[in-house]
Amino acid sequence: MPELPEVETIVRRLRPLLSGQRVTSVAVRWPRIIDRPAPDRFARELVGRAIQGIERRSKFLVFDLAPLSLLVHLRMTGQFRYRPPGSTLADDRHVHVVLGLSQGTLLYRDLRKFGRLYLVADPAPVLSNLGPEPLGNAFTLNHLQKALWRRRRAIKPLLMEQTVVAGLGNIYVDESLWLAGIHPLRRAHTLDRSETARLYGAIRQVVAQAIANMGTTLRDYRDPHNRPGNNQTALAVYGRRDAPCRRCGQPVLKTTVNSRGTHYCPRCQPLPGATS
DNA sequence: CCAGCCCCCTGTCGGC
DNA sequence: TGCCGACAGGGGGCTG
Repeated sequence: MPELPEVETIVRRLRPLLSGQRVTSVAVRWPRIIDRPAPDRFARELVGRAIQGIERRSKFLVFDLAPLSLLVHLRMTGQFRYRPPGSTLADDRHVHVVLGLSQGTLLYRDLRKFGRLYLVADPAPVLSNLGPEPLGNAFTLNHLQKALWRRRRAIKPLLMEQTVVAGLGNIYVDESLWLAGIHPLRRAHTLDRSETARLYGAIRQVVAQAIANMGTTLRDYRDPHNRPGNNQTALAVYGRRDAPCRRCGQPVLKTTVNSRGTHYCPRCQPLPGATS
């Protein structure tokens, strides 16, 4: 579910709610959600810590609990809900971790239970394989060019790997490739200089716009106040099978690429050497 | 290196 | 109506 723009939106919402608060209690209802350390130790070590800040790295939320860090990956359906003091809303069978705070309660909810929480002294091992942030200074056209040139994989699964650039998922990869006019099955090393430049610009534009729109809500995504995002109406191809391409009017196609649903325009994103 | 499969889970939707 | 498979925004692991 949540890709970089959704996680960024969640972090921005949580920051004013949680900064400076102390964790007063921890209840883990579905232990497999806790990646490390063991769930009982996770709870014990979290209690009493002060939340000094909240940052984002790729699709991870990073809570600063100096000297520890709490990393959270929401995977497909993870959500945070903030419950103000005195409120009883939002607790249900999908709430798997409950953090009592000095003011209010933070609930971790996850319908499919794929999300993971990590309480660590050093975040680096968990984050070690991530490429640069798409809007950060380390993500340059030169970096993208060199990364693509070394790889023969199809461009879409390569961008989903998180190693070339971090934070894109199925929606924003499809959107970026459409904006750049590149077919999802193009081999990465075959993109020429101008195609690479278009892809570079497209990734940054798509991500920046989705953040400005506070994320895309197709089914499950909600912010900590249970509010949906606004970016779904801005999507060009994702979820628009058979609808007219916003650039040329041709019906948008939906296929499967490496077992992920993939949307593209056959006219704006041609595959050289094939009929479609 | 990479494609293709499995797994982790629950809910929803479309077809028969 | 009811059942049943396919599919859903992610990612780790394994095989060939």
